[in-house]
Amino acid sequence: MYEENGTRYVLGAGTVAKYKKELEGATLVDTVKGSTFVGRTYEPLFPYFADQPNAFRVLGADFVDTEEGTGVVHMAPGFGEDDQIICEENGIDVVVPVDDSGRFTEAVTDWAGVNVFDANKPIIQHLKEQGALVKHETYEHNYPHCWRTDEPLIYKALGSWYVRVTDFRDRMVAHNQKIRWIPEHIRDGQFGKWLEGARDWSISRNRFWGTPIPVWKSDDPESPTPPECYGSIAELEEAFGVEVKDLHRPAIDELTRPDPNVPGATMRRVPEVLDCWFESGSMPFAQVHYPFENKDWFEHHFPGDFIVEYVAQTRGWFYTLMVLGTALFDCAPFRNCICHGILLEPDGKRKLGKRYGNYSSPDEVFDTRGSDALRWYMMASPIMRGGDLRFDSSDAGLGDVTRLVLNPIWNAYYFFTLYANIDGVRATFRTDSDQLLDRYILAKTRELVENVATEMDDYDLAGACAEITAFIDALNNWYIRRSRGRFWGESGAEAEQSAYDTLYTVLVTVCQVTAPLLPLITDAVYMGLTGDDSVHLTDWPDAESFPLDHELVADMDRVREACSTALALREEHGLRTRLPLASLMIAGHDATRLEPLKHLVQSEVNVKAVELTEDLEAHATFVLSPDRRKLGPKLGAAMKDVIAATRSGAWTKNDDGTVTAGEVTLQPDEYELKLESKEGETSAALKGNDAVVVLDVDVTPELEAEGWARDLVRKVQQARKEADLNVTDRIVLAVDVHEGCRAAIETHAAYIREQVLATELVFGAPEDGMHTVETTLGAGALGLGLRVVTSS
RNA sequence: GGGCGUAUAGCUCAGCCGGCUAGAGCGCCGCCCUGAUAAGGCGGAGGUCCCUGGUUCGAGUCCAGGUACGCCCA
Repeated sequence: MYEENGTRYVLGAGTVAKYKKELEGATLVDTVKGSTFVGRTYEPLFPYFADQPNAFRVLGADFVDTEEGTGVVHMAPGFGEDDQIICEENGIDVVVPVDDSGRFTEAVTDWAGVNVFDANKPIIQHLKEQGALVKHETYEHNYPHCWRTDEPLIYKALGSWYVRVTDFRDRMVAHNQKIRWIPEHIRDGQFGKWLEGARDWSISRNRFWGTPIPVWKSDDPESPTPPECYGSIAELEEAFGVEVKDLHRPAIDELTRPDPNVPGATMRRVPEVLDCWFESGSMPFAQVHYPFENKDWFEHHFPGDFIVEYVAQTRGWFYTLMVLGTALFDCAPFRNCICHGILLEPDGKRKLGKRYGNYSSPDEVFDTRGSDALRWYMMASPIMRGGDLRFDSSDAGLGDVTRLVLNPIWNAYYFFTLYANIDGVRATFRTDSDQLLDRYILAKTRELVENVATEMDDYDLAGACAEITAFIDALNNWYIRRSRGRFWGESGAEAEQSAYDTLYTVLVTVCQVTAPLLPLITDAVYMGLTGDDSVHLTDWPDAESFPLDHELVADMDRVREACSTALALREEHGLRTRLPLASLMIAGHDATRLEPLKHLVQSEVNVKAVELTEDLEAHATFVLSPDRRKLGPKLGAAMKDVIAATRSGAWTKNDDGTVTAGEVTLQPDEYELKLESKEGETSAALKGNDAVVVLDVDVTPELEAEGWARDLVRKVQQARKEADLNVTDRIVLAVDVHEGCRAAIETHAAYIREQVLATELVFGAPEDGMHTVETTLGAGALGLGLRVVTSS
C-alpha cells in the first residue's frame, strides 16, 4: 500500500517493480495480505450497475496471477467462465450489456450502440479524464478468433441447450476400454483423458442455418406449460394438425399452436439450431433413418467395425459418436478406430490446411502422380499410426511409389500379355502346376494372401504394403526372370502352358489382394487379364486353394540369397556375370536340401556346377552366438566374460554338446553356432549366418573363351536393336576380331549363330551396306557387321 | 500454463518383452545384367539412436529431468 498526497494505491507485492515511475513520489505506508480486502466494497468506475445486489465487493480467487497487472482483476460475469462461476458463488447476477452484434446495449448509456472493440479507446480516454487511470499498457495474449473470418470474438453469456454428459461419463469411460485404438495410446491418452474430463455438451447454436432444435415453448415466460420436444414428423403432424414437409427454417418456425394453459399465448419453436457435431455423432442411426426404417440393418451394423479420421477428432467426431452411442444405446458406437496423423509442410513447420492454402490440389497430384500413388504413399506412411508426415507433392516420395510399386506390377502384367499375345496363349486360373518355380510362387502367393489378411485384420496397413512389395520383388526378380525361357517354349509346350497359367493365377490373386491399396491399377490389370468385371466385385482370394509349402518357400528364398551373395563375390573379384565360372559351393546346415534348386543358382550366377555340402569345417569357421536373453538373467555379471570370450574366440566345444566360454559352461539350448567365411577363401556368409557361399574364381582358358562368346552375343543383340531389326529377322554376321579372341569365337560359332539368329558367321571386315559397330572384345578391337537375310 | 505425442543415416521411416556387429526404401558413388529395356540386379560409403543423469551383467528400447517440434485444450 503506497500513499501520495492523500491518495492510496493498493497493488500486489509482485507487481510493484513495474510501477516505479507511477509510484515515484509515493511512500510505502503498509503491507497487508490480499485477503484483508476480501468482502470490502468499492466504488465502481462506471455507474451503470451500481445497484446490482452483492456486486462491487472484493472477491478472492486462485486463478488470478499476482504478478500480472496490479494483482487485482475486474470480474465480468457475462463474459468469462471463471468470472461467472466466482460471481455466482457470491450471489452476483449475470448481466450482459452487449447485444448479438457485439455492441453495448442501452444499459451502458455512454457507449450504447458502440462496438465493444471500437469503444476501447474512448473508454480509456474517459478514465484518464476522470483521473482514474494510473497506467495504460498493452498486453499480448492468445485471443479467440473466428475460425473462418479470423475476426476477434468476445465471450458472452448465452442461454444454451445441453446434453448432460456428466450423468453418463463413467459409462463412456468404461465403453472406451473396449475400443481398439490405432495408435494404442489414444485410448488412455488423448481420448481417455478427454472422456474423464467430459463436461456437459452445449448442443445449441444461435444461427439461422442448421437443424432446428425440435422444442416448442410458450411465448409467455410465466406459462406453466412445459416445453414440448417432438421426435418425428408424425408427432408434429398430430400436435399441429397440418402436413409437415419441411423440417428446416424458416418453414418449421411457422408451426405454432395456442398455449393450452394461457389464453393468448402461443407455443413457438425455440430459436436455436443444433450444433452440427450433434448430427455427425448421430451418423450410425441417422444415416439409415433408424428407428423409423431399417431396424434390421441397424441392429446388424451397429456398432461399426471401424472408423478412421484425423487424430484431433478425439474431441470432435469420435467424441460425439461416443456421447450419443452411450446415451442412446449404452455402448461404444465403433469397435476399432484408426486415428491418422497430419500432413506437415516439407520443413515440418506448419500443418497443411485449408486456412493456409499451403498444399497443392489433390487433383493436381492425381493428374501428375496418380491417385494410386498418393493412396499407397499415405497407406504405407506413419500417418496411419497417428504420426505426422512431412509432405511434398513434388518430391521423390510419390515418384518412388510409381517406380517401386506401380511399375513393377505393370511390368509383370505387361510381360505376361506381351508373350501370351505373341504365342496366342489363353491362360486359366489353376494352382496345381508341378513345376518347381510355379510351386514356389504359388506357395508364396498363399503366404501373401494369409499375411496380408492378418496384417489388415490387425489394421497394420504399412505392414500389408511391405508384404506386397516383397512379393512383387520375388515375382519379378526371381520367378519371372528364372522362368523366362519357359514362356517362349524352351522347356516344351506343357511347361510353357503351366508357366502362363501360373503367372496368370498369381497376377489375378495379387490384384485381389492389392485392390484395397491400389484400386485403379489392380482393376485395370485384373480386367485386362480376365475380361471380367471389376476386381472390386470379387471376393477375397481363398488362401487354402494355393499349395501349402513353407519349406519350399524358405529353401527358395535361401537360394535367392545365396545368389545375391555369389553375385557380390563376383563383383568383389571383378568377375563379370557373363564370364562363366567352374563352380559354386553352398556349405551349410541342411544345404543338401537345396539339391532340386541347384540349376536355378547355376543359371542365375552363371557357373558350370553347383555343389552342396554340409561339411562346414572345411569351408567355414564357427562363431559362438550365446542366447543373451536366456543367459543374462542366469549369469548376471558373468555375462560380460561370456561376451568377451565370444568376441576373442576363447571358447571350446565339448563332446557332450556344451560349450565352454571363458569360465562358463553353456548348455546346448543356450547358444548357437553361426558361420563365418574362412579368411583367404573367395567366400561369404549368408545373412542368417547359417551357410557360406564359396566361389571358384579360377578362370581357365575355356571359361574365358565362353565368356567372350557371350560378350559377343550381347554386342550383336545390341547392334540388332540399334539397327531396328525385328526379333525374328535372320542375319548374316561379319566379325572382325583380333587374334586373341578369334579361336574362342570359332569354338562357339554355333552357339553364337543360334543366339543371334545368324544364318552365316563370317570372319573379316564387314561388307558394304552392312550395319556396322566398332567396339572391343577381350583385350582388343572388335568390328561387327550385320545384314538382314532377305526372307524367303 | 495443462494434456497427449514425436525426436534413429543426407531424406522418409522400421526397430516387439531391454540382448548378437542398429535396419529398410530413396538419394549418392561404383559394378553388373538385359528375349520386360526411358526397365532391372549386386555392392559401397554414410549413425553422438536429441541432451543429462539413473536402473541393469547389458539401454535406441525402461525411469527421472531437460531441449526442440507437433496436436489438443486453457
